Amino acid sequence: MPELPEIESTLRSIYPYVKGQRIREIIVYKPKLRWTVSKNMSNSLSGEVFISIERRAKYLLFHTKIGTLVNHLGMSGSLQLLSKGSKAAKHTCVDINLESGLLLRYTDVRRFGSMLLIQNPFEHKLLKNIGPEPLSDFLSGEYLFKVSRKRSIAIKAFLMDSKVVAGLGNIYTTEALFAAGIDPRNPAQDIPLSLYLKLVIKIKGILSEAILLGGTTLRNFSDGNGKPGSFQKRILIYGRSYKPCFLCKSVLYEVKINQRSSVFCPKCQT
DNA sequence: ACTGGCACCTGGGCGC
DNA sequence: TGCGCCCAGGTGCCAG
Repeated sequence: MPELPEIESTLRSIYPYVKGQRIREIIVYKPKLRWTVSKNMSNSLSGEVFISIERRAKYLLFHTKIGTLVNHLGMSGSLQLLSKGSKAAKHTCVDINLESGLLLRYTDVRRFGSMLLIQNPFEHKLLKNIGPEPLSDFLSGEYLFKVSRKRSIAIKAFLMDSKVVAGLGNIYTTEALFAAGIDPRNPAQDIPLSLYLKLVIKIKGILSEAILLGGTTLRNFSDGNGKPGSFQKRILIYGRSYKPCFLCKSVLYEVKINQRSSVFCPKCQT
């Protein structure tokens, strides 16, 4: 489900209710997630305070004095703020009861996400090799040009590689490549600096707008308050295979790039 | 060092 | 209605 804008929207919606809150109790309903939730995570964290929360790539980091609760929402996860005592549902994975009486619930149908207690998250293998945040100044056209030299993989796969840039998934890479007029199959090394400069402007613009709109809700994403995103109204080509391009009316093509469906306009993207 | 392919898991939608 | 198939917003790991 979620890419960077969805995670960011989740963070912003839960932040005021979770920061500074003491954990009363953590209940793990489904420990078998992408990474098995350790049995003593709930005991270790009971009584601790969430000092701060931040996002890195698609991870949410809940910092406490004794370590960081690292959460990834996988393909189908979401966090919800509920009131104490809300009954667990079929796909409830973890409930975090807060001293305020609110409950932070992690739900994940496909269980591709997880929750881990990690001491030094930025040194952990999951996070230490992640590339620059796309909305920071560390992502620039010059940077992408430089790291794409001698990279023969398709530009789309290159952008979705978290070691290159953080947080870009199938929807937003598809949209950004369309906006920049780049064929997603082109080898990353063949793209000139001028196009990388344009691409980065599009990536930042699309992600920023998506965050303002609360992310994209295709099936069931919602933020911590249960509010769906609305960026799906702005999507120009993702999921529109074989429909007419909004710009030139050509039929949009679909190809698989690294097993991910990739839609593009054969006329607008070269 | 890079690359593509597979794995994990459930559910929705389609054709027959 | 039901079955079997394919698809889905991610990403770590593996062999070549």
